[in-house]
Amino acid sequence: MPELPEVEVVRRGLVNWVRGRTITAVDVLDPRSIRRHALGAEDFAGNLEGARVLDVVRRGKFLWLPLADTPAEPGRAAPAPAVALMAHLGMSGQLLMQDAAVADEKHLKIRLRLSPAAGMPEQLRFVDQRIFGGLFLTALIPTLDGHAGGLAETPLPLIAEEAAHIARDPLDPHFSFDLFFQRLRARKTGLKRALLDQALVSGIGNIYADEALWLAKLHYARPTDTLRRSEALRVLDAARQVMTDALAAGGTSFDSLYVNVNGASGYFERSLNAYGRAGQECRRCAAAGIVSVMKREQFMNRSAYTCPVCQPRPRNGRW
DNA sequence: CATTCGTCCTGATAGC
DNA sequence: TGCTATCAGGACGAAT
Repeated sequence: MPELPEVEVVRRGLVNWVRGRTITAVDVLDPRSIRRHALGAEDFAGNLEGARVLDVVRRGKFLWLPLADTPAEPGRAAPAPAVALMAHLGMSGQLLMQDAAVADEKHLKIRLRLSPAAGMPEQLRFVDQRIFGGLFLTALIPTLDGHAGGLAETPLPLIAEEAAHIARDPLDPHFSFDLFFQRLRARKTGLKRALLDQALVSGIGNIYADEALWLAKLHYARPTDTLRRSEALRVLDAARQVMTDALAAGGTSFDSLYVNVNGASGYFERSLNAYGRAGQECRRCAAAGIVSVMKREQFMNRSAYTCPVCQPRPRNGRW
């Protein structure tokens, strides 16, 4: 279940292996993994073969590789990239660097062969058990505000068209809290729904939403149009905190040959304070000498974990 | 227009 | 043992 920190771990790992290399061949082993590429597998492969990878860029949970269709020419400025290979990991997607000798993974969906590079694996593989993720090609278009479209080694004021509709994420230096708060207040919905809405703030999934709400001592159903500025700032800072902590913990294996979403990064269950802790004590309450048991509720066809004491459900006219 | 809901998927696990 | 039911959830298009 990769959320922003896991995708960023992949980005940082991947960029060292693929930047500057040319895609020499593409195998689409399961067309369902490119279903967002409307023109089909032949078009997908045909456009990728011969393209050079310029960078790896991320906004929220979207990751893309800007491409150049010409070889690098010494002494000449590279033209601005116009197309990118987009990746979304969905629920179970992985991007793995592998040597050709390594047997295909059980759920290998797409294989990219790369131009040889000393000491580097030849293949970039997309492995995805549940097929919620996928790869596809997308145009790169200018950002509205002229700032970088996402986090990159060489930031450009371009955004993958298919990611242009999502908001900046809380770790983006150009994220605007004022804009976020203004749009949050204008909504007629609950706080967790809003946090999960990638068009309002990107990168937050079910796990970090619960963690951020717990840290901020706010209930998931709190009506967004009643939030004070200080409360909105609290939950946003909490989201930054939990994601930064996860990133720091997941960043220890960047030098591994194996860029593995679920293995090399992933969640650190011992550090989770809310998600998956139904029936266990609330750590914050316990530290204060209060007995409180974390509970799980059905929410949006998934789960919401809260402490009934320090995250009380809002009641009409009183919060 | 804004918001919410149903759908896509597979494998681990629980229950009979 | 072997079957079926349930659950997990990101993002998008349909429905409200």
